[in-house]
Order: sequence, then C-alpha cells, then structure tokens
Amino acid sequence: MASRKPVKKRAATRRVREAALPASNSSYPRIYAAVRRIPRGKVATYGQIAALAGLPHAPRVPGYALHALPPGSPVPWHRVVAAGGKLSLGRLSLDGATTQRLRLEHEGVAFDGRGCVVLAKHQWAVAARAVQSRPRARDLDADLD
DNA sequence: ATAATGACGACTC
DNA sequence: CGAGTCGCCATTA
Repeated sequence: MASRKPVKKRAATRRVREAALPASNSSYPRIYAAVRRIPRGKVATYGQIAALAGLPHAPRVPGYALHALPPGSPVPWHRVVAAGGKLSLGRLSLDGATTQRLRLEHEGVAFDGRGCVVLAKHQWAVAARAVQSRPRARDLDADLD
C-alpha cells in the first residue's frame, strides 16, 4: 500500500490513535454503557461486561470501573455480579452487597441458598453468546491432541 | 516509567 | 463447597 491522500490521513490517524490508546479514553464509558444495557430483572457477570466493553481478557477492569463509580450515577451497578452469580461486592463493602441484593430482589431476581443469583434464570442472555468463553489451557491441550 | 492494587475468573487442593 | 493461588489487563500512586 502506497498512495494515501493526505486528506484521508487525518481520519486514519484518528482511528489509529483510538485503536492504539490503551483505553483510558474509552474503557470506562464503554463499561458503563454495557452495564446500562442490562435489562431490569437481569444480571450480567463482570466477564460479560468486560467482553461487551471490548476487554474480554480484563474481567477486573469492570470491577475497577464500578468501584470508581460515583454514587447516584445512572449505571445499574447492582446488576453486575461475579461469575456464578455471586455478589463480589461484599469483598469491599458488606453493606453494599446487601443493598445490591435488595435491589435485585426488588427487580424480581431470585437467589439461591448461598446468596447467589440464579444465573440460569436471570443471566443476561445477550452476553451469553457474545461472551462464550475463551479456550482454556486444558481445552487447548485436548485440541492439540 | 515502574510497582502495587483490584466490586474478577478459573484452576487446584 | 470453601479457601488459596495464578493469570490478565487497566488504573492509580
């Protein structure tokens, strides 16, 4: 590829810049946007949110983003749970976990005996196919065979 | 620029 | 099933 008009260079540069940037410019907003898309009465895991936000290998980032989330934000953070439907918020704030659970129950989300959301019934279906799952080392090993 | 941290995820014991 | 450990990546100090 050789000739590229300078007029286009501008747009190209911009695109490259966005792609090259780690994410400090779009990571958070994307995560918040993804969380906001979770329907009422449904929940999504951090992994799902990460995948939807374009960070399939950084499930910790959504957690970080939500942690930085200011109170009163329009983001339904309570609909984000850890893998298995567990409320990992208890790790940071036990009280927060209680609030989360109450809010979820208020939306009709069911919990099992261990205080975990019944993902089988309430996991956000959309992400189910978008997230899927990356090949595990074991799977790769089996595949190599 | 390097080091430490984290509302995770998955594996192993 | 619960607790401990490693890996991943981005953010913060």
